[in-house]
Amino acid sequence: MNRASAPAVAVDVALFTVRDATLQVLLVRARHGPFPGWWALPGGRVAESESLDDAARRELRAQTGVTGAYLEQLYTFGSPTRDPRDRVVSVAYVGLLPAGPAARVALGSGKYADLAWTPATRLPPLAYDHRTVVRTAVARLRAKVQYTNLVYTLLPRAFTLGELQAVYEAILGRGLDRRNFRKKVLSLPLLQRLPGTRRGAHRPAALYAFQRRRPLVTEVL
Amino acid sequence: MNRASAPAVAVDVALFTVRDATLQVLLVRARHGPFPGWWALPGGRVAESESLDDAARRELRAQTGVTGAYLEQLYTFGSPTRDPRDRVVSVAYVGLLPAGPAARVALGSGKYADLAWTPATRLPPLAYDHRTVVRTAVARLRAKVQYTNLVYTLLPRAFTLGELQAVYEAILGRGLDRRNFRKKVLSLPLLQRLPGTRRGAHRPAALYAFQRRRPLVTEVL
DNA sequence: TCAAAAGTGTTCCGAATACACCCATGA
DNA sequence: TCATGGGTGTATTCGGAACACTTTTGA
Repeated sequence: MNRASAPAVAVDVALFTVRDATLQVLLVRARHGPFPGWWALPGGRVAESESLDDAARRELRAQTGVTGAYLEQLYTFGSPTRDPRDRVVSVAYVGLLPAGPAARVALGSGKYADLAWTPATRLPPLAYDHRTVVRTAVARLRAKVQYTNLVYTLLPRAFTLGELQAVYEAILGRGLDRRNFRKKVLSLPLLQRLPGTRRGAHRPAALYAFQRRRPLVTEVL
Repeated sequence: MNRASAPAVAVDVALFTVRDATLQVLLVRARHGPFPGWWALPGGRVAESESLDDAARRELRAQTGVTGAYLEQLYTFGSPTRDPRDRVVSVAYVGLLPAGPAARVALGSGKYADLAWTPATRLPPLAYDHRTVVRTAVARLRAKVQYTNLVYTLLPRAFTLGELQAVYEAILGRGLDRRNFRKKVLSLPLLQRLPGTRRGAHRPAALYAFQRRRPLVTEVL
């Protein structure tokens, strides 16, 4: 036990992406600290002169190489026993990233080693209270995609309605009726049709983009 | 400027009640600190061995005498400049209290002096970023009363439908149709009829109680 | 020609809204 | 008797849910 006279402040980031029709979190393997070798969320101490958002962004980049993710503060975890050594209050963040090249992250350069995208519902044992953090983050995400345009953070600029629906289904954990889904999203002032089509193994699909790639509280789904 | 080498952790509580058909926040007048004489939210530093919830409860009691309020973590404010002297990260809480005797609070015993219930939309200048905290708290409250049974925290054990509606109207800031309101709340498994009636200046009103006085996510309004 | 995803409309049901009159009481 | 809040029902509208078949392409 090595307690300071007051709690320290840290940030942790639960960074999600949707790949293979599955909601996945980015985990890092801890090198040092009270849980060496365990999987954990990227995160670390907040410096004296930076904001919490800046700290989250900096730690995410330092440990995973990820930049440009959408970040949103989630909840602050402050149980006196969540870190078995020191008293650390952790401000948790939800991060969202499209499954494209940005999600094929660089290797860590901080005190963590390996990285892994892991299905958010099939977590290995995690350090600290990070299992709770991930579960809280998933709950927030599920709630929030239903009344905001937040999914734009998980998709590339151009996408098909099938891809959009797959993202919703992965987050909500249930299938959606395709006709109702299309009717709904096309009835909202959310998307714009793009000129081309995506030609895959089968019938080409129309391409869409979000009208605005920034947080909005519209009614969705 | 007197910065520690790492941010300190504090809690602040925006405690609400509904009185006179108005949503009101409890403010305390700061005695010391960087804003002497300004109105502020009750709050203070988190001790080494207590949880954040415990700290919020303790500070609220120490500065206002209030006990037994419902408390819920709101958001963590961590701008490096929010306290002009020290770097303090503040975990803000929403508190809710019925307008009864519990809201006629004792005088403060900490570093704050006078107390005042103030309409949440007519705030005086507040210390730190407490204006933002109150606005964020009101937004959360407005959203959350619509899909939870949270209003039970603002009402005594027994109440009339008129009183219940008045609480909703004060929080939402708009009038509700009485017939539709009654139809809705009575259609949900939310309330139970109590035997007596409330006899006031006019026709006696039926008394109701919440079926469960604990947080639930029902659909409401 | 076949497998696989894209694309498209209608019906039904439940909830939300709008809306007006009588009732019981104390002053 | 009157002022005040309590109590009640119906018609309309809107959105959500259920549901099946045809089209286009590459393999």
